[in-house]
Amino acid sequence: MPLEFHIAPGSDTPIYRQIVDQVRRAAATGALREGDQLPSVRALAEQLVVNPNTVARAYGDLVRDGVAESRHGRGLFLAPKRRIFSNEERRRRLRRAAETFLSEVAFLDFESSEIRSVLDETLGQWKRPPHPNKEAS
Amino acid sequence: MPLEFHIAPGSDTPIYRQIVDQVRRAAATGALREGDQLPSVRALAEQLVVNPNTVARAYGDLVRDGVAESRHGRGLFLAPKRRIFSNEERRRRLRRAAETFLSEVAFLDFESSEIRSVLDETLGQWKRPPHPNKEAS
Amino acid sequence: MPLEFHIAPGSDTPIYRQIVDQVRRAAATGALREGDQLPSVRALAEQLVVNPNTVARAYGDLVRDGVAESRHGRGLFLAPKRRIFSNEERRRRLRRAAETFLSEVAFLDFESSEIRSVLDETLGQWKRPPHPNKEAS
Amino acid sequence: MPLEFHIAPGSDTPIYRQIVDQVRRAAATGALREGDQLPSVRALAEQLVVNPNTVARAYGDLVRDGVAESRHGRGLFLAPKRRIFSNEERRRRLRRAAETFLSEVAFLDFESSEIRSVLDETLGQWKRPPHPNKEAS
DNA sequence: GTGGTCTAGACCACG
DNA sequence: GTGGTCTAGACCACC
Repeated sequence: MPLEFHIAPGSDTPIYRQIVDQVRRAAATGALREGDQLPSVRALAEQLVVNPNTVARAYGDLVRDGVAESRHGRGLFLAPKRRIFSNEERRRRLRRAAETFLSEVAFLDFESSEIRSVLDETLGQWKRPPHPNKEAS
Repeated sequence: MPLEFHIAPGSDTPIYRQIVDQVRRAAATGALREGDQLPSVRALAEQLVVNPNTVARAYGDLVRDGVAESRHGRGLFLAPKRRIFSNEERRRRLRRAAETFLSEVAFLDFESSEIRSVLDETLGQWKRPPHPNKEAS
Repeated sequence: MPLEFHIAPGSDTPIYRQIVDQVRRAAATGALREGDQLPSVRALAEQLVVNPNTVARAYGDLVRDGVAESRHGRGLFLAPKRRIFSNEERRRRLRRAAETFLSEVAFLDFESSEIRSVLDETLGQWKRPPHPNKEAS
Repeated sequence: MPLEFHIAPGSDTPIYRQIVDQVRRAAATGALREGDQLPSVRALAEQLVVNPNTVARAYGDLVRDGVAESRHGRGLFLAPKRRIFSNEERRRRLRRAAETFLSEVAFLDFESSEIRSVLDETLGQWKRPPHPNKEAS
């Protein structure tokens, strides 16, 4: 069981995006490594109780973005890690996302400390230790 | 020059949402204060080269969220700050926003500490003392 | 026949509001229950001989008020009952509605007791035990 | 001072309507009696800090509905009380208004007792004793 | 002048 | 198929 996918059907982020994000996150944290195989479209669709087209769409995006590559007839595999963005670009994107996040939240009138603590909570769910039986890349 | 609106037409966040966010941000930072008048629907639509209905949509959302209120025939004004939502709902929205934020950022492979520090940085720009100088109106 | 919508086109309350009210009423009386699907925008628009945008407007309001939630690509469903608004806001809205009600009725020159008794009568039709029999779904 | 007008600028009921309602209510409760003179358009507009057109519009409606009549050159006077509606019609209208009221309030999830108490509160503000120095008609 | 509602018809994202 | 967004242009109520 190389990865545990899970989707939130009630979320406002589309399902295909949730799949893409989870693969990318797994690649970033090391839970998935270069050459690891992804579940087949059919298998994943069945597991998530989701339309196969949705999974196919997500996989298509991953291939298009160079995160995964298909080896014909054998399935989809994680591509070698490429840093697509410069460090500057990464930070720029992070800052922009933080801006958007706060503009969402500002009018809810939370204390800064509350925002931080909820973020840390959520962070705890995202950041999992990389595969325990393999050293991190 | 009470407020400078600007929109990114090609963005993935809809135009009406960009308008809403800018008003909310202005209200949060104090650039816009209780009782201040917003530009008229037609004026802002012309300025942004956007359909008036799009602006009207944004304004309607602001009214529904209690950020602004319309005085009939006279225009839209920034409403007094009220707690519209229950604590439960506020936290629900905060959590949802945090998840969206992190899902956008996760694959950039930042350390948690980096994310926190950028957030704190941005937080500093948002939170400022309420009503530092009241010379308006 | 899950729900019978009907609108009065000549009424002073806008069409989209009539739709919203009927859904809310159905939710209050139990005619519509958590998880029940609402007719599609296009279907309801056709049934009511109304522009789809008008129905979409109503549905948008229902989502914003937490009465319904949209599952992308699948439709609109009645949301689990949540307390969206703060107690302050709830009372504010109740008071506003009461004032509107009485201002419509005051010039009819009823005794307070008569108004109360008619209200109680109507109240009896609205409040009923939550989920008396769950055979749906 | 035959009547104390007051308007709520932030209300969702238009100003002209608030004026109309107050005159009709005063006529219903006996605070204003047949032949009593209403303040001039200019005077009332000034008192309420309102556009004279708005007052004129309200007065026009009152005349059109037979509640007041203008004696040319002398001003506006309360017309003799006429029951425009049959008792059945009055009750029908009361019931309809109660329905609308509750459809507004239902999803706020109040106890019946709370609704009653807020209504009584509001009722207390509306129903004032008729002119103390004159016996009721 | 202001905002509010409605229609018509288009295009997109999602499943 | 679903809902979401945007444009165009109309009409209304209010001030």
